Amino acid sequence: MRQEGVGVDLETSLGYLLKEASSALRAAMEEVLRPLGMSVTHYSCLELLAQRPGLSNSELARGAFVTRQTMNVLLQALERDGYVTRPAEAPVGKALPTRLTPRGRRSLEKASAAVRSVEARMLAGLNETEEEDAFRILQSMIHSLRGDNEGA
Amino acid sequence: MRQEGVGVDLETSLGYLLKEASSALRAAMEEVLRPLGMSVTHYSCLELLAQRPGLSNSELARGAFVTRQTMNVLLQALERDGYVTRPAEAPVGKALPTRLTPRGRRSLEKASAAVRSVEARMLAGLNETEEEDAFRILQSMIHSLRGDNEGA
DNA sequence: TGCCTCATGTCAGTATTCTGACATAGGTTG
DNA sequence: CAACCTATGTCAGAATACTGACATGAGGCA
Repeated sequence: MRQEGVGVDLETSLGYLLKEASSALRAAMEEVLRPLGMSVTHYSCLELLAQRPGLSNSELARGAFVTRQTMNVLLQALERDGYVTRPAEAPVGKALPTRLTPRGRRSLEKASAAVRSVEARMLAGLNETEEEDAFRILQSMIHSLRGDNEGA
Repeated sequence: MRQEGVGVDLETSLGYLLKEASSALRAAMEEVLRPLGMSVTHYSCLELLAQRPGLSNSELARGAFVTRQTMNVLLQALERDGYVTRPAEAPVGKALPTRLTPRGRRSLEKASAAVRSVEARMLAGLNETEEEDAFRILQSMIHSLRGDNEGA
């Protein structure tokens, strides 16, 4: 009923704001991907493969921020439906290099365009300097959170 | 096996970076909350209630970025375990104002401290100006994504 | 060479979240 | 007043992601 515009302290938390922004981005992506019958993870996998052909299941999982088990389930479905291919035998080790099929590439095209338009909308209110600031600041946050701060 | 430092284009995408940062934050939060037997959504719910007592199930859901069905499941568990209380009858409409119990408040204390330390670590590499920039930029992104851009 | 550690792919079970649906309360509008 | 419309709480089922576990291949090291 109420719109709750009070805002106590969560409104000043950058962590909360980060979660809010990420949630808004995900919702916007789902909205444009749904008509294409594609989920966000589904799209992420295809986009990763387009830009870095031959990624293994585990590498795809890390790139899409899911576990390798989750990515494995998705890859099996994508393989079954003819969007990607994996060799039956690993050329080295156990890692199976995955590649997009023409069908996968075609399917990605529309999705990629839709997602890029979402990203463009997200950045609509920012100038170049702000985009650069955002890039640098987000990278710093990631760095700090992961504990890569041993240099001095 | 490989560390994949090449980076093609995803490395320049602010959307991808936002997801990466949010994922890192969530992972860091899970890491410190796990020893306390608390999930991120669990913590979010308690923190919301501490700062805005009397929020309804639907309001909590919006604040924690989940559906009201998901929050309902969580609230029933929290109520069963004595962390929150809800009146049996709605004072007005159907909304049931939820409040923390002393036990819930006590449980939140440690979790809140842990999460605040994570947030502090996240911001360690940033100065005040950068924090303000981040705040303003993230709010702009949220605003644009939600389509609140009808003013001129 | 043998052993140890790590990363990978995969299977199975569990947990979490979501979508769909329904009934009810309150405000709005004719 | 009556007919809507919106918001809410809740139940049920489906989708999604995760944890646990196991076997295998590669590289390091004694």
